[in-house]
Amino acid sequence: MGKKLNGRDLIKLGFPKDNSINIALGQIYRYRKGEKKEVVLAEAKEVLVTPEKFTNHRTWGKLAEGLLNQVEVKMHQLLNCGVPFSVFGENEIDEQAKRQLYDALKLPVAVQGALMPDAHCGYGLPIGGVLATDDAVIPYGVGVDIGCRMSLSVFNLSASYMNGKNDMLKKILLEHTKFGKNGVHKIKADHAIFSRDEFREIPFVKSLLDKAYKQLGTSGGGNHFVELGIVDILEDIPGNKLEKGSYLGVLSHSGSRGLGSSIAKHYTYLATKQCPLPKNVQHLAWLGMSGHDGQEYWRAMNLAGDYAKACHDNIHARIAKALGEQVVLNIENHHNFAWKELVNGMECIVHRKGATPAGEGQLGIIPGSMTAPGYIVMGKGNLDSLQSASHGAGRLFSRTKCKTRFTHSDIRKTLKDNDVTLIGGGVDEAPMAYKDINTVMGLQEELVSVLGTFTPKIVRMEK
DNA sequence: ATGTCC
Repeated sequence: MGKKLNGRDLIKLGFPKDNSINIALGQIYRYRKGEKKEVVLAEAKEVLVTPEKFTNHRTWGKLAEGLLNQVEVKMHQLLNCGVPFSVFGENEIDEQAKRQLYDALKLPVAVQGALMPDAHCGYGLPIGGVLATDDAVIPYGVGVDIGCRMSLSVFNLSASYMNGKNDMLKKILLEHTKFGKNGVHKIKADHAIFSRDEFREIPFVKSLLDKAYKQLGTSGGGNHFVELGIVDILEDIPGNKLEKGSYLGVLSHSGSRGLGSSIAKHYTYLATKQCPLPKNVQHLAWLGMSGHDGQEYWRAMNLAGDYAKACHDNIHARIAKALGEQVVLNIENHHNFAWKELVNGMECIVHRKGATPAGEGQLGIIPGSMTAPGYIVMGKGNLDSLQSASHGAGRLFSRTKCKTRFTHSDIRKTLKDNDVTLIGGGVDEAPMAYKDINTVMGLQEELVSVLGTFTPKIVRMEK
Protein backbone atom coordinates (compact mmCIF):
# COMPACT_ATOMS: atom_id res chain seq x y z
CA MET A 1 0.00 0.00 0.00
CA GLY A 2 1.42 3.37 -1.02
CA LYS A 3 0.98 6.64 0.84
CA LYS A 4 -2.49 8.17 0.81
CA LEU A 5 -3.16 10.46 -2.13
CA ASN A 6 -2.90 14.09 -1.06
CA GLY A 7 -2.90 17.64 -2.38
CA ARG A 8 0.81 17.52 -3.15
CA ASP A 9 0.28 14.69 -5.62
CA LEU A 10 -2.18 16.88 -7.51
CA ILE A 11 0.16 19.88 -7.51
CA LYS A 12 2.83 17.60 -9.03
CA LEU A 13 0.39 16.79 -11.83
CA GLY A 14 0.18 20.52 -12.55
CA PHE A 15 -3.08 21.36 -10.75
CA PRO A 16 -3.53 25.11 -10.11
CA LYS A 17 -3.05 25.98 -6.43
CA ASP A 18 -6.62 27.04 -5.90
CA ASN A 19 -9.89 25.47 -4.90
CA SER A 20 -9.74 22.76 -7.59
CA ILE A 21 -7.38 20.74 -5.36
CA ASN A 22 -9.96 20.88 -2.59
CA ILE A 23 -12.70 19.75 -4.96
CA ALA A 24 -10.55 16.97 -6.45
CA LEU A 25 -9.58 15.52 -3.07
CA GLY A 26 -13.16 15.68 -1.90
CA GLN A 27 -14.40 13.70 -4.89
CA ILE A 28 -11.52 11.19 -4.77
CA TYR A 29 -12.00 10.46 -1.07
CA ARG A 30 -15.73 10.14 -1.66
CA TYR A 31 -15.83 7.92 -4.77
CA ARG A 32 -12.40 6.38 -5.32
CA LYS A 33 -11.42 5.26 -1.84
CA GLY A 34 -9.15 2.21 -1.77
CA GLU A 35 -8.28 2.36 -5.46
CA LYS A 36 -4.68 2.39 -6.67
CA LYS A 37 -3.18 5.85 -6.35
CA GLU A 38 -1.51 5.69 -9.80
CA VAL A 39 -4.80 4.84 -11.51
CA VAL A 40 -6.69 7.68 -9.83
CA LEU A 41 -3.88 10.16 -10.52
CA ALA A 42 -3.71 9.16 -14.20
CA GLU A 43 -7.43 9.92 -14.51
CA ALA A 44 -7.05 13.20 -12.65
CA LYS A 45 -4.34 14.21 -15.10
CA GLU A 46 -6.71 13.54 -18.01
CA VAL A 47 -9.37 15.69 -16.38
CA LEU A 48 -6.84 18.49 -15.90
CA VAL A 49 -5.84 18.42 -19.58
CA THR A 50 -9.34 17.95 -21.07
CA PRO A 51 -11.91 18.99 -18.45
CA GLU A 52 -14.61 19.52 -21.12
CA LYS A 53 -14.81 15.71 -21.60
CA PHE A 54 -15.69 15.10 -17.94
CA THR A 55 -18.40 17.65 -17.11
CA ASN A 56 -21.05 15.00 -16.41
CA HIS A 57 -18.77 12.37 -14.86
CA ARG A 58 -19.72 11.00 -11.42
CA THR A 59 -16.29 11.39 -9.89
CA TRP A 60 -14.83 14.18 -11.98
CA GLY A 61 -17.81 16.34 -13.02
CA LYS A 62 -17.52 18.75 -10.12
CA LEU A 63 -13.77 19.11 -10.64
CA ALA A 64 -14.11 19.56 -14.41
CA GLU A 65 -16.59 22.38 -13.89
CA GLY A 66 -14.28 23.98 -11.37
CA LEU A 67 -11.41 23.84 -13.86
CA LEU A 68 -13.54 25.22 -16.68
CA ASN A 69 -14.95 28.07 -14.59
CA GLN A 70 -11.90 29.16 -12.64
CA VAL A 71 -12.92 31.50 -9.83
CA GLU A 72 -11.20 34.78 -10.41
CA VAL A 73 -9.47 35.74 -7.18
CA LYS A 74 -9.54 39.49 -7.00
CA MET A 75 -9.21 41.89 -4.12
CA HIS A 76 -12.61 43.22 -3.10
CA GLN A 77 -12.82 46.82 -1.95
CA LEU A 78 -15.23 48.21 0.63
CA LEU A 79 -17.91 50.55 -0.69
CA ASN A 80 -17.78 54.19 0.39
CA CYS A 81 -21.27 54.10 1.80
CA GLY A 82 -22.58 51.38 4.11
CA VAL A 83 -26.04 49.78 4.00
CA PRO A 84 -28.70 50.68 6.65
CA PHE A 85 -28.34 49.59 10.28
CA SER A 86 -29.77 50.12 13.78
CA VAL A 87 -27.95 50.20 17.12
CA PHE A 88 -29.80 49.26 20.29
CA GLY A 89 -28.29 50.76 23.46
CA GLU A 90 -25.79 53.02 21.72
CA ASN A 91 -24.37 54.46 24.96
CA GLU A 92 -23.49 51.00 26.31
CA ILE A 93 -21.46 49.92 23.27
CA ASP A 94 -17.76 50.68 22.80
CA GLU A 95 -16.67 52.59 19.70
CA GLN A 96 -14.51 49.78 18.34
CA ALA A 97 -17.49 47.40 18.15
CA LYS A 98 -19.48 50.05 16.24
CA ARG A 99 -16.52 50.58 13.89
CA GLN A 100 -16.45 46.84 13.16
CA LEU A 101 -20.13 46.86 12.21
CA TYR A 102 -19.73 50.04 10.06
CA ASP A 103 -16.90 48.33 8.13
CA ALA A 104 -18.99 45.17 7.62
CA LEU A 105 -21.87 47.29 6.25
CA LYS A 106 -19.57 48.44 3.44
CA LEU A 107 -18.95 44.92 2.11
CA PRO A 108 -20.30 44.59 -1.44
CA VAL A 109 -22.47 41.66 -0.23
CA ALA A 110 -23.97 43.52 2.78
CA VAL A 111 -27.73 44.19 2.83
CA GLN A 112 -28.55 45.40 6.37
CA GLY A 113 -27.03 45.31 9.87
CA ALA A 114 -27.82 45.73 13.55
CA LEU A 115 -25.96 45.95 16.85
CA MET A 116 -27.35 44.51 20.09
CA PRO A 117 -26.95 46.26 23.49
CA ASP A 118 -24.38 43.70 24.73
CA ALA A 119 -22.12 44.21 21.70
CA HIS A 120 -18.35 44.17 22.02
CA CYS A 121 -15.34 43.77 19.78
CA GLY A 122 -14.65 40.45 18.08
CA TYR A 123 -12.86 39.04 15.03
CA GLY A 124 -14.57 40.21 11.85
CA LEU A 125 -18.13 40.92 12.91
CA PRO A 126 -18.48 42.26 16.48
CA ILE A 127 -20.02 39.93 19.06
CA GLY A 128 -23.61 41.15 19.38
CA GLY A 129 -23.55 41.99 15.67
CA VAL A 130 -26.16 40.97 13.10
CA LEU A 131 -25.48 41.16 9.37
CA ALA A 132 -27.69 40.24 6.42
CA THR A 133 -25.85 39.47 3.18
CA ASP A 134 -26.88 38.67 -0.39
CA ASP A 135 -25.99 35.13 -1.52
CA ALA A 136 -22.84 34.99 0.63
CA VAL A 137 -21.91 33.45 3.97
CA ILE A 138 -19.13 34.83 6.16
CA PRO A 139 -17.64 32.09 8.40
CA TYR A 140 -16.36 34.70 10.86
CA GLY A 141 -19.81 36.29 10.80
CA VAL A 142 -20.98 33.12 12.54
CA GLY A 143 -17.94 32.86 14.76
CA VAL A 144 -15.57 30.16 15.93
CA ASP A 145 -18.06 28.38 18.15
CA ILE A 146 -20.68 27.50 15.54
CA GLY A 147 -24.09 26.87 17.11
CA CYS A 148 -23.08 28.15 20.55
CA ARG A 149 -26.42 28.14 22.28
CA MET A 150 -28.62 28.21 25.38
CA SER A 151 -30.88 25.44 26.60
CA LEU A 152 -33.23 25.62 29.59
CA SER A 153 -35.06 22.56 30.88
CA VAL A 154 -37.75 22.86 33.52
CA PHE A 155 -38.47 19.87 35.80
CA ASN A 156 -41.79 18.93 37.27
CA LEU A 157 -40.46 19.93 40.70
CA SER A 158 -41.10 23.00 42.82
CA ALA A 159 -38.08 25.27 43.37
CA SER A 160 -38.35 24.45 47.07
CA TYR A 161 -37.13 20.94 46.16
CA MET A 162 -33.62 22.44 46.27
CA ASN A 163 -33.86 23.33 49.97
CA GLY A 164 -31.33 21.33 51.97
CA LYS A 165 -30.18 19.37 48.88
CA ASN A 166 -27.22 21.58 47.95
CA ASP A 167 -24.63 18.82 48.36
CA MET A 168 -26.66 16.25 46.44
CA LEU A 169 -27.31 18.65 43.53
CA LYS A 170 -23.68 19.77 43.51
CA LYS A 171 -22.67 16.12 43.22
CA ILE A 172 -25.01 15.62 40.25
CA LEU A 173 -23.33 18.50 38.40
CA LEU A 174 -19.87 17.21 39.30
CA GLU A 175 -20.59 13.68 38.10
CA HIS A 176 -22.71 14.35 35.04
CA THR A 177 -21.15 17.40 33.38
CA LYS A 178 -17.71 17.54 31.74
CA PHE A 179 -15.73 20.68 30.95
CA GLY A 180 -12.63 21.74 29.10
CA LYS A 181 -9.93 20.08 27.07
CA ASN A 182 -9.88 16.65 28.69
CA GLY A 183 -13.46 16.60 29.90
CA VAL A 184 -15.16 13.61 28.28
CA HIS A 185 -17.79 11.23 29.65
CA LYS A 186 -16.65 7.73 30.60
CA ILE A 187 -19.84 6.24 29.25
CA LYS A 188 -20.34 7.59 25.73
CA ALA A 189 -23.78 8.03 24.25
CA ASP A 190 -24.73 7.27 20.68
CA HIS A 191 -26.82 9.78 18.78
CA ALA A 192 -28.58 9.98 15.42
CA ILE A 193 -26.29 12.89 14.50
CA PHE A 194 -23.39 10.50 13.94
CA SER A 195 -25.18 8.84 11.04
CA ARG A 196 -25.64 12.13 9.20
CA ASP A 197 -24.57 12.19 5.53
CA GLU A 198 -22.26 15.16 6.13
CA PHE A 199 -19.94 12.86 8.10
CA ARG A 200 -19.62 10.63 5.02
CA GLU A 201 -19.94 13.08 2.13
CA ILE A 202 -17.65 15.93 3.21
CA PRO A 203 -14.11 14.56 3.57
CA PHE A 204 -12.99 17.30 5.96
CA VAL A 205 -16.02 16.76 8.21
CA LYS A 206 -15.46 13.01 8.09
CA SER A 207 -12.09 13.49 9.74
CA LEU A 208 -13.84 15.11 12.73
CA LEU A 209 -16.31 12.29 13.45
CA ASP A 210 -14.18 10.57 16.07
CA LYS A 211 -13.60 13.78 18.02
CA ALA A 212 -17.29 14.68 17.82
CA TYR A 213 -18.25 11.25 19.17
CA LYS A 214 -15.86 11.57 22.12
CA GLN A 215 -17.05 15.08 22.99
CA LEU A 216 -20.83 14.55 22.84
CA GLY A 217 -22.50 15.94 25.94
CA THR A 218 -19.50 18.00 27.09
CA SER A 219 -19.36 21.71 27.75
CA GLY A 220 -16.03 23.34 26.85
CA GLY A 221 -14.47 26.32 28.61
CA GLY A 222 -14.49 30.12 28.82
CA ASN A 223 -17.99 31.38 29.55
CA HIS A 224 -19.66 27.99 29.10
CA PHE A 225 -21.66 26.67 32.03
CA VAL A 226 -24.26 24.24 33.35
CA GLU A 227 -26.41 25.66 36.15
CA LEU A 228 -29.14 24.33 38.41
CA GLY A 229 -31.49 27.02 39.64
CA ILE A 230 -34.94 28.48 40.01
CA VAL A 231 -37.20 28.96 36.99
CA ASP A 232 -39.92 31.54 37.59
CA ILE A 233 -42.66 31.27 34.99
CA LEU A 234 -44.30 34.72 34.95
CA GLU A 235 -46.46 34.45 31.81
CA ASP A 236 -48.07 31.63 29.83
CA ILE A 237 -45.52 29.92 27.60
CA PRO A 238 -46.99 29.48 24.09
CA GLY A 239 -47.40 25.82 23.23
CA ASN A 240 -46.93 24.64 26.84
CA LYS A 241 -49.38 24.12 29.65
CA LEU A 242 -46.95 24.83 32.50
CA GLU A 243 -48.62 26.93 35.20
CA LYS A 244 -47.09 30.14 36.50
CA GLY A 245 -44.84 29.47 39.46
CA SER A 246 -41.33 28.50 40.62
CA TYR A 247 -39.66 25.30 39.41
CA LEU A 248 -36.30 23.57 39.49
CA GLY A 249 -34.48 23.98 36.17
CA VAL A 250 -31.17 23.41 34.42
CA LEU A 251 -29.63 26.02 32.13
CA SER A 252 -26.67 25.23 29.87
CA HIS A 253 -24.50 27.40 27.66
CA SER A 254 -22.07 25.75 25.23
CA GLY A 255 -21.47 25.06 21.58
CA SER A 256 -20.14 22.59 19.05
CA ARG A 257 -16.76 21.93 20.71
CA GLY A 258 -13.88 20.76 18.51
CA LEU A 259 -16.20 19.88 15.61
CA GLY A 260 -17.46 23.44 15.10
CA SER A 261 -14.12 24.98 15.90
CA SER A 262 -12.37 22.93 13.21
CA ILE A 263 -15.12 23.62 10.66
CA ALA A 264 -14.94 27.36 11.39
CA LYS A 265 -11.15 27.44 11.00
CA HIS A 266 -11.11 25.36 7.82
CA TYR A 267 -13.73 27.35 5.93
CA THR A 268 -12.44 30.70 7.18
CA TYR A 269 -9.07 29.70 5.70
CA LEU A 270 -10.72 28.83 2.39
CA ALA A 271 -12.72 32.08 2.43
CA THR A 272 -9.69 34.31 3.05
CA LYS A 273 -7.86 32.54 0.17
CA GLN A 274 -10.59 33.09 -2.39
CA CYS A 275 -11.96 36.39 -1.09
CA PRO A 276 -9.07 38.73 -0.35
CA LEU A 277 -10.12 41.91 1.43
CA PRO A 278 -8.29 44.94 2.82
CA LYS A 279 -6.32 43.97 5.91
CA ASN A 280 -8.56 45.64 8.49
CA VAL A 281 -11.56 43.59 7.33
CA GLN A 282 -9.86 40.39 6.13
CA HIS A 283 -11.77 38.31 8.69
CA LEU A 284 -15.01 39.20 6.91
CA ALA A 285 -14.08 37.05 3.87
CA TRP A 286 -17.19 35.38 2.47
CA LEU A 287 -18.04 32.26 0.46
CA GLY A 288 -20.57 32.49 -2.35
CA MET A 289 -23.66 30.43 -1.50
CA SER A 290 -23.73 28.79 -4.93
CA GLY A 291 -20.01 27.88 -4.91
CA HIS A 292 -18.62 24.51 -3.85
CA ASP A 293 -17.10 25.73 -0.58
CA GLY A 294 -20.08 27.93 0.29
CA GLN A 295 -22.48 25.01 -0.09
CA GLU A 296 -20.15 22.75 1.87
CA TYR A 297 -19.74 25.29 4.68
CA TRP A 298 -23.51 25.69 4.87
CA ARG A 299 -23.98 21.95 5.35
CA ALA A 300 -21.08 21.69 7.81
CA MET A 301 -22.34 24.72 9.77
CA ASN A 302 -25.82 23.21 10.07
CA LEU A 303 -24.30 19.93 11.21
CA ALA A 304 -22.26 21.76 13.88
CA GLY A 305 -25.42 23.57 14.99
CA ASP A 306 -27.33 20.29 15.32
CA TYR A 307 -24.35 18.75 17.13
CA ALA A 308 -24.37 21.63 19.63
CA LYS A 309 -28.07 20.91 20.26
CA ALA A 310 -27.29 17.20 20.63
CA CYS A 311 -24.68 18.07 23.28
CA HIS A 312 -27.16 20.14 25.29
CA ASP A 313 -29.84 17.47 24.98
CA ASN A 314 -27.37 14.85 26.21
CA ILE A 315 -26.31 17.01 29.18
CA HIS A 316 -29.94 17.59 30.16
CA ALA A 317 -30.80 13.90 29.72
CA ARG A 318 -27.94 12.90 32.03
CA ILE A 319 -29.08 15.37 34.69
CA ALA A 320 -32.75 14.37 34.36
CA LYS A 321 -31.76 10.72 34.78
CA ALA A 322 -29.64 11.50 37.85
CA LEU A 323 -32.55 13.43 39.36
CA GLY A 324 -35.03 10.75 38.33
CA GLU A 325 -37.31 13.46 36.97
CA GLN A 326 -39.05 14.38 33.70
CA VAL A 327 -38.43 17.59 31.77
CA VAL A 328 -41.78 19.38 31.30
CA LEU A 329 -40.54 22.36 29.28
CA ASN A 330 -37.43 23.04 27.23
CA ILE A 331 -36.55 26.36 25.60
CA GLU A 332 -33.44 26.74 23.49
CA ASN A 333 -31.78 28.84 20.83
CA HIS A 334 -28.52 29.21 18.94
CA HIS A 335 -26.81 32.59 19.22
CA ASN A 336 -23.81 32.01 16.89
CA PHE A 337 -25.26 30.98 13.56
CA ALA A 338 -26.50 32.03 10.11
CA TRP A 339 -30.02 31.55 8.73
CA LYS A 340 -31.77 32.02 5.41
CA GLU A 341 -34.38 34.72 6.13
CA LEU A 342 -36.40 37.28 4.25
CA VAL A 343 -35.15 40.86 4.63
CA ASN A 344 -37.38 43.42 2.90
CA GLY A 345 -38.84 40.60 0.82
CA MET A 346 -35.43 39.33 -0.35
CA GLU A 347 -33.91 36.05 0.79
CA CYS A 348 -30.72 36.88 2.68
CA ILE A 349 -28.15 35.12 4.81
CA VAL A 350 -28.65 36.58 8.28
CA HIS A 351 -25.57 36.13 10.48
CA ARG A 352 -26.08 36.41 14.22
CA LYS A 353 -22.77 36.41 16.05
CA GLY A 354 -23.71 36.54 19.71
CA ALA A 355 -27.32 37.55 19.10
CA THR A 356 -30.58 35.79 19.99
CA PRO A 357 -33.11 35.16 17.19
CA ALA A 358 -36.20 37.17 18.10
CA GLY A 359 -38.79 36.63 15.37
CA GLU A 360 -42.40 37.28 16.37
CA GLY A 361 -43.43 34.70 18.97
CA GLN A 362 -40.02 32.98 18.93
CA LEU A 363 -38.85 31.78 22.35
CA GLY A 364 -35.29 32.21 23.60
CA ILE A 365 -33.03 32.48 26.62
CA ILE A 366 -30.90 35.52 27.48
CA PRO A 367 -28.60 34.68 30.42
CA GLY A 368 -27.63 37.29 33.04
CA SER A 369 -24.67 36.18 35.14
CA MET A 370 -24.00 33.68 37.93
CA THR A 371 -25.49 36.14 40.39
CA ALA A 372 -28.13 37.79 38.20
CA PRO A 373 -31.21 36.25 36.61
CA GLY A 374 -31.39 35.15 32.99
CA TYR A 375 -34.58 35.77 31.00
CA ILE A 376 -37.00 33.57 29.10
CA VAL A 377 -37.97 35.84 26.22
CA MET A 378 -40.37 35.95 23.31
CA GLY A 379 -39.33 37.83 20.17
CA LYS A 380 -41.33 40.77 18.82
CA GLY A 381 -40.12 40.39 15.24
CA ASN A 382 -38.58 43.87 15.19
CA LEU A 383 -37.32 44.41 11.64
CA ASP A 384 -34.77 47.09 12.58
CA SER A 385 -32.92 44.54 14.74
CA LEU A 386 -33.23 41.97 11.91
CA GLN A 387 -35.46 40.11 14.39
CA SER A 388 -32.70 39.73 16.98
CA ALA A 389 -31.84 40.55 20.59
CA SER A 390 -28.77 40.42 22.84
CA HIS A 391 -27.29 37.06 23.85
CA GLY A 392 -26.51 38.09 27.41
CA ALA A 393 -25.51 41.02 29.56
CA GLY A 394 -22.21 41.63 27.77
CA ARG A 395 -18.83 42.18 29.35
CA LEU A 396 -17.99 45.25 31.40
CA PHE A 397 -14.35 44.18 31.92
CA SER A 398 -12.14 42.20 29.54
CA ARG A 399 -10.64 38.90 30.66
CA THR A 400 -7.24 40.56 31.14
CA LYS A 401 -8.73 43.43 33.17
CA CYS A 402 -10.50 40.90 35.42
CA LYS A 403 -7.16 39.36 36.39
CA THR A 404 -5.89 42.61 37.89
CA ARG A 405 -9.23 43.86 39.18
CA PHE A 406 -10.82 40.87 40.97
CA THR A 407 -9.55 38.20 43.37
CA HIS A 408 -11.03 34.83 44.20
CA SER A 409 -12.04 36.17 47.60
CA ASP A 410 -13.99 39.05 45.93
CA ILE A 411 -15.83 36.43 43.90
CA ARG A 412 -16.49 34.20 46.94
CA LYS A 413 -18.08 37.17 48.74
CA THR A 414 -20.34 38.06 45.80
CA LEU A 415 -21.40 34.41 45.46
CA LYS A 416 -22.11 34.12 49.20
CA ASP A 417 -24.14 37.36 49.18
CA ASN A 418 -26.28 35.87 46.40
CA ASP A 419 -26.44 32.34 47.86
CA VAL A 420 -24.78 30.80 44.78
CA THR A 421 -22.49 27.73 44.82
CA LEU A 422 -19.76 27.72 42.16
CA ILE A 423 -17.78 24.71 40.96
CA GLY A 424 -14.78 25.79 38.83
CA GLY A 425 -14.74 29.23 37.17
CA GLY A 426 -11.78 31.61 36.99
CA VAL A 427 -11.43 35.33 37.87
CA ASP A 428 -12.02 36.15 34.20
CA GLU A 429 -15.56 34.82 34.62
CA ALA A 430 -16.30 36.83 37.80
CA PRO A 431 -19.98 37.81 37.91
CA MET A 432 -18.80 41.40 38.40
CA ALA A 433 -17.17 41.25 34.94
CA TYR A 434 -20.61 41.51 33.32
CA LYS A 435 -22.92 44.46 32.72
CA ASP A 436 -26.17 44.79 34.64
CA ILE A 437 -28.58 42.50 32.77
CA ASN A 438 -31.58 44.61 33.77
CA THR A 439 -30.08 47.67 32.09
CA VAL A 440 -29.44 45.59 28.96
CA MET A 441 -33.01 44.21 29.00
CA GLY A 442 -34.32 47.77 29.33
CA LEU A 443 -32.48 48.70 26.13
CA GLN A 444 -34.23 45.97 24.14
CA GLU A 445 -37.86 46.30 25.23
CA GLU A 446 -38.77 46.82 21.55
CA LEU A 447 -37.10 43.50 20.66
CA VAL A 448 -38.35 40.95 23.21
CA SER A 449 -40.92 40.52 25.97
CA VAL A 450 -40.15 38.63 29.20
CA LEU A 451 -42.07 35.44 30.03
CA GLY A 452 -39.96 34.24 32.94
CA THR A 453 -36.59 34.21 34.67
CA PHE A 454 -33.90 31.72 35.65
CA THR A 455 -31.92 32.38 38.83
CA PRO A 456 -28.73 30.26 39.11
CA LYS A 457 -28.09 28.50 42.43
CA ILE A 458 -25.42 25.90 41.64
CA VAL A 459 -23.06 26.78 38.81
CA ARG A 460 -20.44 24.63 37.12
CA MET A 461 -17.79 26.00 34.76
CA GLU A 462 -14.38 24.87 33.57
CA LYS A 463 -11.84 24.64 36.40
C1' DA B 1 -14.31 29.59 21.47
C1' DT B 2 -10.39 25.62 20.42
C1' DG B 3 -6.53 18.48 21.58
C1' DT B 4 -5.74 27.09 22.25
C1' DC B 5 -0.32 25.87 15.44
C1' DC B 6 -0.50 21.59 10.14
